[in-house]
Order: sequence, then C-alpha cells, then structure tokens
Amino acid sequence: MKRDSRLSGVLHVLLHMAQQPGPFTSETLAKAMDTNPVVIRRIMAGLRDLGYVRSEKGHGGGWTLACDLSRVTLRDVYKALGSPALLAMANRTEAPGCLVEQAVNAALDQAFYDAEALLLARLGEVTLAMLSDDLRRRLGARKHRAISAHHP
Amino acid sequence: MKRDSRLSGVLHVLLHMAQQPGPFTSETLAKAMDTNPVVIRRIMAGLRDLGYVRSEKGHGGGWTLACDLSRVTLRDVYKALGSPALLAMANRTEAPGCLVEQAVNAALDQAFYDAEALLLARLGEVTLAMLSDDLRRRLGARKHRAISAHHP
DNA sequence: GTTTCATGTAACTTTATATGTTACATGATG
DNA sequence: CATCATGTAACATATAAAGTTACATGAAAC
Repeated sequence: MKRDSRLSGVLHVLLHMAQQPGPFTSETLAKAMDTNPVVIRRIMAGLRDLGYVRSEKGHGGGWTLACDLSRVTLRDVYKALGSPALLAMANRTEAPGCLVEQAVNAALDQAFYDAEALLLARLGEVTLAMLSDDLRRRLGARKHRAISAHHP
Repeated sequence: MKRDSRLSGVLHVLLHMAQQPGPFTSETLAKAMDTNPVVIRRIMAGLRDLGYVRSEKGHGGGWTLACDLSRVTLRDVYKALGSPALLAMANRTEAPGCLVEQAVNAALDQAFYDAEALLLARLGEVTLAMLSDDLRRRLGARKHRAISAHHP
C-alpha cells in the first residue's frame, strides 16, 4: 500500500493558516503544498464537519481556522480524517475458524493494540498550538541566523 | 496501500509446521492457508536465508523447521521478511526545506518512532515456542469441549 | 539416464488504497 | 448576472501486496 500522508498534509495546511489571518482558498493552500485544490478540500472536509475550520463560498471565501488551537490535538485531527488505519500490518483474516490463525491473531493483536494505543496517546499529547509555537521558534531561529550572518 | 499480512501468514505457516514433523511442500502449506505455493516460497525465502527453516528440492523435499522455536521471536520473523513498513502513515516528505513541514515532521516522527519501538519490543517478547504452546492449549481446549459435549 | 517431484525466481496480473485530475453543480459576492 | 470559491462525483494514476504463470534448477525414484 502507498503510505498515508493525509495527517501530515492537513497539519501542514493548519500550520500555514495559523501563521497569518485568512481566509485561504483551496488553491492557495494547494500551491503551498504542491498538490491539487480538490485534495485540500478532501482532507479538510472532516475538520469542517467537526467545526475546527470553516469554509465560505464566493468572493473573499476560503478556509478559516475556527477553533482554539490549544484545545485541538493531533489525535483530534486524525479522528477528523476518519481515523484511517494506523498500522501497515494486519491479520490475514479476522475472526477465523482455524485455531492456528486464532493463536497467531491473539499474539499479533496484543502487539498491534499496544502500539496503536501508544501512537494515539502520543498524538493526543500534542496540540496544534504547540506545533504552531514550535514553528514560530523555527522561524525565529532562521531569522536570527540570518542576522548573525550579517553581523558575525 | 493494501495492508500487509505477510507476518500473519508466515507465522501461520510456522505454527502449522510446529504441530507435526515435516517436511511440508509449498503446495501443502499453500492449501492450508488458502493461497498460492509461490506466495509461500516468497514469504519463506527470508527465513531460509537466516537459517530458521530449510528447503529441499525433489522427491521427499519441502520445508522443515531448522531452529529452536524458543529462541526465535516474532520480531526475528518480521526482520526475516525484510522489515517492511510498520505504520500506515508517513510524512509527506522527508527532510523538507519548508519549516512548516519540518515542524510537522518533528512532532509526528516522535509519535511514530515511539509506536514503532513499542511494536517491535512487543514482537520481541513473543517466541515461536510461546505461540506453539498457546496453539496446543487451544487444541486441547477444543478436544476437552468435545468430550464434555459427549459426557455432559 | 530419464522421469518425476519440488524449490527458486522472474514476469505478469489482480486488487486495494492513496493521490491527482477533470467536470460540473451550488452558493455567495460584487 | 458574471465571477469566484467550495462540494462532490467520476475518473485516472501510482504504489505495494497478493495471486498467477512459466520455466529453470536440482534431487530422488525408477
């Protein structure tokens, strides 16, 4: 399977939006991410349904942040995407009649469950505000380096 | 991407083999797993290279276990498959120039890394012998239930 | 030694899923 | 009413697993 980069993508969009006031058209956002406007609308649809962002049609329309970034975690964003599969691996068959398969599944399921739970927990620890702050730090660091270069 | 069931599949094969002396032809194993002999050979190739199983050509040939099941973990088997991707999600781009992307990646990488490490650790805790013992327990329980049904 | 059996492997097909694209309907603004 | 922007369906492309076919290689049986 191709690996899923929707979470990565939608976070990229949200962080861009958090850097300056909107609204932003799908086309603008698509250019910043080097992709297609429809892809933007697609990954943003779930966030709109949950009220994290708003979208307006017509002149001056586009996407706007509509939530407190310090109250939305990466896990919330993940859920807004529809909670796609986290692990690349899966059991051959779920609920098999074969006892061999049952024994294998029991062992793997335990490991899979733990890993998924940890991943979700980690995503739940990071808010969009924390990400945005980190980004500002990185932007500041770059500016500082530029200044240092001019005045060594 | 389609989700990867090779680990599940190869464990199924190994457990079948542990239940009775071999050798087993790819065709026999394929029938037990409702798949194709070539698929069996494919997923077994890595295990053969690492010496976990042996394969013989010609009459009376086939696959044989060639390791101490109590010393091979599910993690070892996973590595024998070539260590395929564990997570279904990934960053849009690795090592991006864009600072936004860097901030997103930094946050996700941390979560991804922790989840992968835990999954590998869990797989490393389970040996093939443990799986095989569990299977025997299940087989015993079924037999016991059958007897109970006859003599309630 | 020839036949039969089994693996080894390349090449191709199929399937599932994410991503990219086109087309057009819907609604808001000027 | 013309323009802009989203909403969405439909279709195309890309990637990777799984399934299939074909054939070469080597071992055992006869």
